[in-house]
Amino acid sequence: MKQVRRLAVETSCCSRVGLKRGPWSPEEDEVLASFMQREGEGQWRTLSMHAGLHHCCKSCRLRWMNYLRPSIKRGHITTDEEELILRLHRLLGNRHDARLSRWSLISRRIPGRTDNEIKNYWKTHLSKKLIKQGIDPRTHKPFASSSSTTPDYPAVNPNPIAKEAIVGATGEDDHFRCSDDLNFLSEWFAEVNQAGDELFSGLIFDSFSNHVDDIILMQEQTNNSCSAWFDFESSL
DNA sequence: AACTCCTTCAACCGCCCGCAG
DNA sequence: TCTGCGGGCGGTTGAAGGAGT
Repeated sequence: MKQVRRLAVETSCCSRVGLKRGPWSPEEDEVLASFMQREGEGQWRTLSMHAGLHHCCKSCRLRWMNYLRPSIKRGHITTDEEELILRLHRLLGNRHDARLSRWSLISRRIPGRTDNEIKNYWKTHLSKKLIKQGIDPRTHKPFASSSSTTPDYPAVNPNPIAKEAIVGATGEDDHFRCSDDLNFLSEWFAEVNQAGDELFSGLIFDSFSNHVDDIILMQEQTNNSCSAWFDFESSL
C-alpha cells in the first residue's frame, strides 16, 4: 500500500525528466514570485510546468512558503520571538508519547516565521542553550528529573477551566475542530470544573500568547497523554 | 596561507492525510 | 471500499562559510 502510494507520488511531478535540484537562482525566484502573485497559491503540480520552472512541485511550494512569500520576516530571531518559541515548544512539543514536534503549529503563532526556520533555530540554538542550562530540551525539565518514569502531577486535573475559555483561546470558535473528541473534551472540562479548585475559573483567553504559561501549567497538572489535550492542541 | 572542523540553514526526502472519483 | 492526487509535515542532508589551529 505504502509502496503504491509512494509510486503515485513519484510518478507525479517529482519524477519528471530533467528536473532541477539544488539552490534556486534569482531568475527562478522572480519567475515563481510573479507567477504566485498572478495566480495565487495552490495547484503546485501544474505550477512548475505552467510557470516554466524546472523544479518539482514540492520544491516550488517549499521555496514559496519558506522564502518568497511577502509575509516572510527576514533577519535574526528576536529575544521576544525566542521566548515565545521556548514557551510554545514547552506547550506543544514536549509530548510524553513522542508524537510530532508541532513546528507548524508553533510557527503559526509567530508571524513571519516559517516552520523550517523555527525548526532550524531550535536545533541549532535553543536546544543547545537548554542543554547548557542542564535542561532536557525534549521535556523542558532538568535532566535529573526528566528520566523519572512516574509523573509528578495527578492523573486527573484538579483545576477547573470553563470550556468557553478554551474555545476562546484562539478568539475564533470555528478554529475548534468539530469531532467526537469535542464531546469528550466538553465532558472532561465539565468533570474538571466540578473538582472545586477556582484557580482558572475566571480566566479569559483574549490573547493566546499572553496565556501560554497558564495553559502549560494546566497541561502539567493533567495527564499529558489525555486525548483531550491532543484535540485542544490541534485546535490552536 | 592552508587545512580541518564546526555551524548554519536552504533544500530535499519520505511519509502521512484528506478528498474526490 | 479502493485508488490516485494534491498538499502538508517533521526529519535529514549537504553546501557554504566561519572559526580554530
